[in-house]
Amino acid sequence: MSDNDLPWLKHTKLFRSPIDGWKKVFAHRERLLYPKGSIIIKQGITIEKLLYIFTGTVEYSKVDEEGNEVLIDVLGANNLFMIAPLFTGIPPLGSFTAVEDTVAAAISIQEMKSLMKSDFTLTEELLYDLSMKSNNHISRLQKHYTYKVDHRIIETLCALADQQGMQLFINQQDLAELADTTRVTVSKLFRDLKSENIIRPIYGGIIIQDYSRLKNWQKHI
DNA sequence: CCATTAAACAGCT
DNA sequence: AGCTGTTTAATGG
Repeated sequence: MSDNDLPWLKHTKLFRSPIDGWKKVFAHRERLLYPKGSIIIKQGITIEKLLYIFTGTVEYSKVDEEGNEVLIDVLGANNLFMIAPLFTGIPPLGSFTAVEDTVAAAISIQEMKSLMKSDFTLTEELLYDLSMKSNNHISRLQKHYTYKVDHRIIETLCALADQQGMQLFINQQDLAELADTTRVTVSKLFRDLKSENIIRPIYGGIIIQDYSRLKNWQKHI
């Protein structure tokens, strides 16, 4: 697989949980390098290790019934992944792919469990992280299958704003990919939102002027 | 009617 | 020069 097979690359990474305890656990582990474009775990494979990302970016995506690739999550530095499949023994919904050169480390399920027994902070962190990720993944997939496109874009904007504040440095291309649509559609929606002074688009970013009206925005008022 | 794709174009860095 | 935002036209659900 060449680099050209992965053209979109620069997704914004959502939701970073505090996992300082785990960061220490992994600090001195053997570093594993996953080159850009490599598949870390394929859809449907049973999971045996918990992985932690030092640097790089990993995309979690699944192939749906029609053969389209659906992006579930984008994970950056200081992220754990494969938590749920490790606990349940159920293979992950999708595949994990390194979209940049990624440095990671892994520990076995046995070690994970004994660490959690001896240090409740680790249990707490993992529980929090798992909850955030599950919610995020479910809402993403649900959005993809049921929400209308304007709603998906606005929900994505609000999620970003919750995380990063009212000045977002994300271009329309990346926002469109996060919301599973195109930059043409984003541009059209922005024209309406702009005319009502709900948002102010800037080059390569968006300023949200009225969060509550954005959240409740409906077409044709 | 609505969203996507493709293409062309202008504006920005 | 490459990236970004906007518009238009064609296509298909």
